[in-house]
Amino acid sequence: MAKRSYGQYCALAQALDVVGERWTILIIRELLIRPRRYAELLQALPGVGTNLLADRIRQLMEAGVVRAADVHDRRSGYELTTRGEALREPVLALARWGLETMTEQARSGHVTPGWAQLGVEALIDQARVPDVDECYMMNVDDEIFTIVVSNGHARIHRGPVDQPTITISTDAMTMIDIGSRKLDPIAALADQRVSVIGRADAMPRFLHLLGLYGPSSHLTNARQTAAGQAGR
Amino acid sequence: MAKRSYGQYCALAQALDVVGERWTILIIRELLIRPRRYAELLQALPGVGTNLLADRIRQLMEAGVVRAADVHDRRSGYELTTRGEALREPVLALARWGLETMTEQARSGHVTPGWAQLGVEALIDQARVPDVDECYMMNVDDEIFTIVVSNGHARIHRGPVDQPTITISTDAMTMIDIGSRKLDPIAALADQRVSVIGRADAMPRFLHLLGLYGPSSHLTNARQTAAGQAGR
DNA sequence: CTGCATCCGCCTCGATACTG
DNA sequence: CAGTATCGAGGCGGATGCAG
Repeated sequence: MAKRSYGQYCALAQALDVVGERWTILIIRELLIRPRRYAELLQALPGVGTNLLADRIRQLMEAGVVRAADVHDRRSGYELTTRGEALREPVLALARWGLETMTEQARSGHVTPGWAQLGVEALIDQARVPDVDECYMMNVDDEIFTIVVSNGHARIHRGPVDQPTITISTDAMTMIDIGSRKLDPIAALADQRVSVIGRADAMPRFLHLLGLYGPSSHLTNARQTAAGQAGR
Repeated sequence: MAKRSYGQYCALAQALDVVGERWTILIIRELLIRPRRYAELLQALPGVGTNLLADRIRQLMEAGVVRAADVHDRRSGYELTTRGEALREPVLALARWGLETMTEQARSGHVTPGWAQLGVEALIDQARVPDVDECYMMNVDDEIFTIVVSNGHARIHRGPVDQPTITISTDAMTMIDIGSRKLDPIAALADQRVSVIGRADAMPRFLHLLGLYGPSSHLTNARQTAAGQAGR
């Protein structure tokens, strides 16, 4: 029962003593997407084993990374603490690295819309934010999240907005195919694997924000072309 | 022998399939510091087990993260590939998170100068780079590395420079104490745990670069106070 | 029915011994 | 020096049981 430790006075080893064991970071991934109940975590993590999940949650709570919280009505659930939320950057950085590792055979694995959302979030490049205020609503397998661009900064949040500049609908696997550069977004549109509603000129800006389109940054400087419109 | 996999079509899970097993990220940490020979890795990772180390190295080579290389004279050794070097950001992000987790009792663990170097690198904040070109040479337990500030950008590299603005000498544990904010750098100077040679006015700029000093950013704007000096 | 705890087979881990 | 071979202990994964 004594927790295994690397026994090193090193920031990285200390971090791994907390989140380095099997399944732990994937539990945190799920809670980075949204708070969850125990059964939801079990479902999102096929193969985890009920005892192991309970153990991990307990360790994360003791480490101050996760706390109990009300999810849905008044059932028991879990959410990240401030300290756990601080893992978003490290986790997104790892996911960004992993996007380049996605093998073709991995496509036979499990997929959820939340993972596509996290992949999009990992791709957002604050150095490529367009000079217009607008927002891109995404409907991935009927789970909705939105990227809001305002004042030169891009943010992502769950749920819809009233007046999205464009609404992009697709499925999780397609979105991950695109994010991992195995599928060209324009080809995906042509194949009807992705549909877009709204101002068509926002699409290249959206793709450029994710680093998926445009060798140069000339699209981001088209400040005048689409100014003063809906956006939230 | 079949590698265990999470079986998820998710960038994070894919990354963890490659670097998520026990010891793997710590091996990468060592290679991020510098190329190593097999025996050096064994020594830097107490408790790893020779077979496991060989297994992990083999897996990392198959994944294209590590390759064999000449280290020192003409002995066999290992270094990161370009793909492995791309793990620097995720690993530093995790270390940055871990710096806040360092417990007092962790100080009984093993320490090496390389880990202190990585801690310093994790703390470097490109938004706090001073407006002067200078460089800070660090001597940690007789291992030397240097932070070079030029053109508004800070870089770190192993080894000395000819004309450091300041030279900071200390031991690894003290440096990690400071980086994890358990020890005030000024107090460490007073206690002789750290010694500084060179232009004393560079010290607050150095500490501010690491986010260890100064509540505001007024030090970074002191462009005139220390312009046009050595610093290579 | 959800949220776990218990039990069990297996595989990974970690230590030691051994070989090219 | 750079690993391979071996083996006990324990973490992991799956099935089942039970309490709120």
